[in-house]
Amino acid sequence: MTTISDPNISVKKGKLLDAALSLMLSKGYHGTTVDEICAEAGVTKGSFFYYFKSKEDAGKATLDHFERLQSHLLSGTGWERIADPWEKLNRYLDVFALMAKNPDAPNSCLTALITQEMAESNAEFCALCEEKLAGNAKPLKDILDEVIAQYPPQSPVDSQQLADYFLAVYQGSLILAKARRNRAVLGQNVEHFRMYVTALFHIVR
Amino acid sequence: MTTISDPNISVKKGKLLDAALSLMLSKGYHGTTVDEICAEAGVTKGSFFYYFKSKEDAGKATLDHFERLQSHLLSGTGWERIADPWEKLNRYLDVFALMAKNPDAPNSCLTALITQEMAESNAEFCALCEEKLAGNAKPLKDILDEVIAQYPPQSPVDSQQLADYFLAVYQGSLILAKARRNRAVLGQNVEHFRMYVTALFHIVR
DNA sequence: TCTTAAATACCAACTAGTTAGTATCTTAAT
DNA sequence: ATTAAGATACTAACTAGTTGGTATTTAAGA
Repeated sequence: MTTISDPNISVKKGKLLDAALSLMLSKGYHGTTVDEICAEAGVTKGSFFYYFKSKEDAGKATLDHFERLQSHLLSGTGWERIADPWEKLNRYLDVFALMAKNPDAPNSCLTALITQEMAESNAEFCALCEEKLAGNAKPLKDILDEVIAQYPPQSPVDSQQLADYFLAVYQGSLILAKARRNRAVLGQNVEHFRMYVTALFHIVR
Repeated sequence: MTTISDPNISVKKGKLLDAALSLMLSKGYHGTTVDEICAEAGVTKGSFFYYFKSKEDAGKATLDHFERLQSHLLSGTGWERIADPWEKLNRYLDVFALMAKNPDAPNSCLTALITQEMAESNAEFCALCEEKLAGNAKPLKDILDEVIAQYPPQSPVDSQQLADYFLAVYQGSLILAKARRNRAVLGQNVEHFRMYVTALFHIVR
């Protein structure tokens, strides 16, 4: 899994964030120790606490780091520059379907994992995760709004709700894929969602 | 949240399982300590290790305990006894839609949480979770097979894949609901799935 | 341009508290 | 008297976080 670091931070801090991300994606926040992160990053504990004031602080930075990785995986595939909204929507869904075959794609969503572990016991983490999940749904909502404007559906479509639905589909699929050690379900479920949207807009191909 | 204990176990073991379940649903496996479980159950540590040979052993028993709770929440709603498969399918989906309003329903899936935390680092937990998730999809697959037999769809429908799709929808929705501290999304997403299946079987209501 | 001060980046060793797990005891029922 | 069920009091290893440093880089003045 390649990770993308903010170029304005030091090499070692980048290594710590990469290590924290990889370990937390695999074992969760509580399952990952500061010592393990340091060992994986090849950095001492003193440095860890130089860059992060606490493990919690590092956890939040790791969530931001994960968000950067997500953006990187999403961009560069060119879907943003497609003019026709229906075509754009389909290229956007393709990106997710292809994650099943992309070895660089993480096998979990850190935001979801930390939500599960922390939402009830830590209000700050909960708010941060909620915000990041909302950000995950945003691009699809915008595309759907464009589709609605250009190809008005017969019965009204709630773009926000539909984007949330896709987010749930994808998050749930990641869990199934992890349990099965097989990502095929990711691609399959994206196709089910695609067929649903197609039916909603009564678009026959 | 009410929990259902196997009547063949002692009161204290039942309390330990209830406590472990409630804590792990909220904070995950690694985030829950044996001491916390004992304190919540009003039992000492000696008893904990009398009933469970290790924390891991208790974790597996808690997964079984969670499965019992799931079965209990699903049964007693009477969907099994409905003769018409399409009607049965709809009553089955109702059960899940209504979870959003059921205060007894857990706000997370322990199987999903433990999958996320353990699947990569612990093969036994991984296999157990995979099996339990497959069990979650099974009733819906069976209903879908009945629907297919009685109301043959125009294009073929893969009942297993569709049941997996619903499982993903529900699992993902649980995560969104937890982050938002609002379960409305559970009901909404079940309705989206219901509309999709309706479209697949070309059933007009 | 050379010197120096101050900030930045980093590290090894330590500490105080917590963790899962154990060894030993007590009680109550059979 | 034996055994199942439970309590008490540990311990060894591990945890996050601290301390007190040392290199390295940057910036500014003479």
